[in-house]
Amino acid sequence: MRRKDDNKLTNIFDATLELVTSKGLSETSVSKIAKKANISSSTIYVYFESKEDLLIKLYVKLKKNMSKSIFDSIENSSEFKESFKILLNNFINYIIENPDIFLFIEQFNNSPLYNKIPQEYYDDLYQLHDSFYQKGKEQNLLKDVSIYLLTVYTYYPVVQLIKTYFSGEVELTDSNIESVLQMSWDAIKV
Amino acid sequence: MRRKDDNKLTNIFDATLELVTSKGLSETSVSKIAKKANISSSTIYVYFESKEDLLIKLYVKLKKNMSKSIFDSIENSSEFKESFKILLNNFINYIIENPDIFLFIEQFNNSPLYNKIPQEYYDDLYQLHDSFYQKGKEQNLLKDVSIYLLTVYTYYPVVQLIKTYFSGEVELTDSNIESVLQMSWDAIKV
Amino acid sequence: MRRKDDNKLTNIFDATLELVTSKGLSETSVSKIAKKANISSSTIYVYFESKEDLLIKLYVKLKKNMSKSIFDSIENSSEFKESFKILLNNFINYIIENPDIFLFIEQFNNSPLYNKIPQEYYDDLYQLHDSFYQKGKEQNLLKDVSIYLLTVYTYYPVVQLIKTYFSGEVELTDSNIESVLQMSWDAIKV
Amino acid sequence: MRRKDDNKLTNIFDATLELVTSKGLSETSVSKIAKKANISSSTIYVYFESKEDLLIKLYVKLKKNMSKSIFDSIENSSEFKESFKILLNNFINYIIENPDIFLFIEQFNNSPLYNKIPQEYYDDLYQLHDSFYQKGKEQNLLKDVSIYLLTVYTYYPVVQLIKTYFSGEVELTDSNIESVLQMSWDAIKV
DNA sequence: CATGAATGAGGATTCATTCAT
DNA sequence: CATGAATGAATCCTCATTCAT
Repeated sequence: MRRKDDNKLTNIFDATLELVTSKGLSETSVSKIAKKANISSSTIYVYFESKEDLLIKLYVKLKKNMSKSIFDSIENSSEFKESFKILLNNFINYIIENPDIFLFIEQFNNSPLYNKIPQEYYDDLYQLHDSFYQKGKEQNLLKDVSIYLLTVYTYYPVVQLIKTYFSGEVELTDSNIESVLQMSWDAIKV
Repeated sequence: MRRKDDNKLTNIFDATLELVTSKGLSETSVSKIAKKANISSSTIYVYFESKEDLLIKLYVKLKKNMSKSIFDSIENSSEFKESFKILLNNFINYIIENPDIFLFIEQFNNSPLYNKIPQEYYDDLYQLHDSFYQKGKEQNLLKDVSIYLLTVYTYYPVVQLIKTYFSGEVELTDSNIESVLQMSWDAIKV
Repeated sequence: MRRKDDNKLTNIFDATLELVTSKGLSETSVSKIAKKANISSSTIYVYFESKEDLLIKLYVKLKKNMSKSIFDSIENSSEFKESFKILLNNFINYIIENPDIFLFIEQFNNSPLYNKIPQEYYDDLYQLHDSFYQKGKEQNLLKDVSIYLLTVYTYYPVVQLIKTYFSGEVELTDSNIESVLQMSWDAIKV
Repeated sequence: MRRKDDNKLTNIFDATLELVTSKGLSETSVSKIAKKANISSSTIYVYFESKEDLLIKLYVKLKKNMSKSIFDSIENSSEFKESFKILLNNFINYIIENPDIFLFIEQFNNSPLYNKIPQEYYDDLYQLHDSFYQKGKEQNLLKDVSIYLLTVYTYYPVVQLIKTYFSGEVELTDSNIESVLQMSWDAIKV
């Protein structure tokens, strides 16, 4: 791959992330992305089939990176409960340190785009999570419900809390975080 | 003067609800609403100051109705845990029986409009919930966390589950629902 | 005439004058006038055939009043040159004391409306001026040019000066005014 | 990329000029301009930032051309009074030969747009005039008033006369013109 | 690979006016 | 006399995308 092209792609992604975060998904147009990336809007169509394609690819890339980063320090040998709390803590920290990425993902999740992600990307998105919870179930530590339900109680309350935190309506104290970790665990544990 | 057509307002609300549900909030334009309601788009501005005003008023109306309906059968005398499960069950049933309303509210919650709701509507939106959880806290049945956090663990996982159910990716069995009621209670109870 | 109706008409005129002055002629809509006058916009059509009709009638009324006021203190017996300077001075003072009226008239003069004034109003607008200059010509004090040309050199430079003064780009000192009186007189005198 | 069609810009300017002249500034919409220029209205936004931008650029271009043309034959060596009369005569001739340009400029001057001209254009608009009158003042031929006042008495009466001529209410004879030249000179000379 | 030019479709909103009461 | 309701036409402008170079 040539260096120059690499930069252009990166610029497009960066500009998109910045715009969606600052102006919102619906205010992010191709021409605004192009202007921020210092390229012609038609150049975007050299790299992506459509605006939708661009947004989906950015989403998948960001979520994949996030998953890898969060699961990175989880060791197979540790106790599951411990791992769970570390995982959720990693998630919280990642979000707080990368608010742009979080806000982009959230906007995407709640847009019609979410249902247009091609199946081929599913593994990238869910595999790490699935196998983690599978392990917990095999050890009979988790309620006998679908993995999906377990992830729902793990992530969504946290996501909501932090969204509210970002909008300034709630504080995010250590005690808050500790509560959340406990509440999520209480929800899913046997 | 011409007599006001009571149906017209209803038609506008209905058309809006239908469009947001089927096409999405960002694809819902004033002219599409007007066309579906069989009126001129300028007529909408007789009833509402702006598109934003229309959407907010519809949201508040729907959410108020939903709250009333959900809390209707909750009796003060019952045991709190029992009331909680009935409440959550009512919520689930209401959503399932009124998918349009649910989908509209969800889209609205996750749009920039949510932060533009005038304060004067806050009571309509939050009062019933707040006083319910307050009662549970006074009986020392709930974790010592903010009411906000309690509602987050009550509603958001359910909301997420049902959204996934509507998108066809998950089934919604009685056992599923029973699990959810239990998980939410486990999350918030002392 | 009923008192109440009188007020309504006055309110419409006042609101129109205020709006044209503050927002400009093109930003003055019937509905804005109605709102400012605290009436329904359809009520305006009880008093006037159209927006155009309203504006023209207001214009004629204002200009007639101005003419009367300016010529009021001119005495037939005085020397013409003296009368001329008093007249021009009256004009300047009237404008400065009634900037709204002046700005309205100027906007009207420079709009397509000006050419739509029905002939029947011409007398109201020009008669006093015409007969004044006629007198000067009869005394052989003025250049042998059309009365129209005389009025042009009398009023328009003054109008321009004061418009620029209102826009803040120029000061309006006594010496300035004295210069203008002299320059206008030099232009038209034999 | 497609090659830029030089004619397109010209077409837009021509269409705008024609419309403002025939229908008036306030009746000149972007879509009408586009239709007359045989392009899509969105194409106009390829060449100009906004309607305002288009009108200002056209105005500056026309006025610059006019200034150049009028001052073209003025020689530094001639007597000032002679130059002045030639200049004013050139102005009159230019206007009569280019009524569209004159009417456009007049409408623009009397619209809110006039106050929105960016400072960077000021030199293009005023420099030639300013330095001309400066010369006259240095020779002590002109009244001791601001240059602004001198230009007011030079141009505005002429402008007014010709506007009335165009509207058909007055004739424009050689003797008329000769009178105007004299009256303007009498107004500004010492 | 890269891009400036070009566009039809559509966006929210305001307009002057008419209508029925 | 007075008016609230209703509207079709029009406003400026942005959109995602395509085209020819």
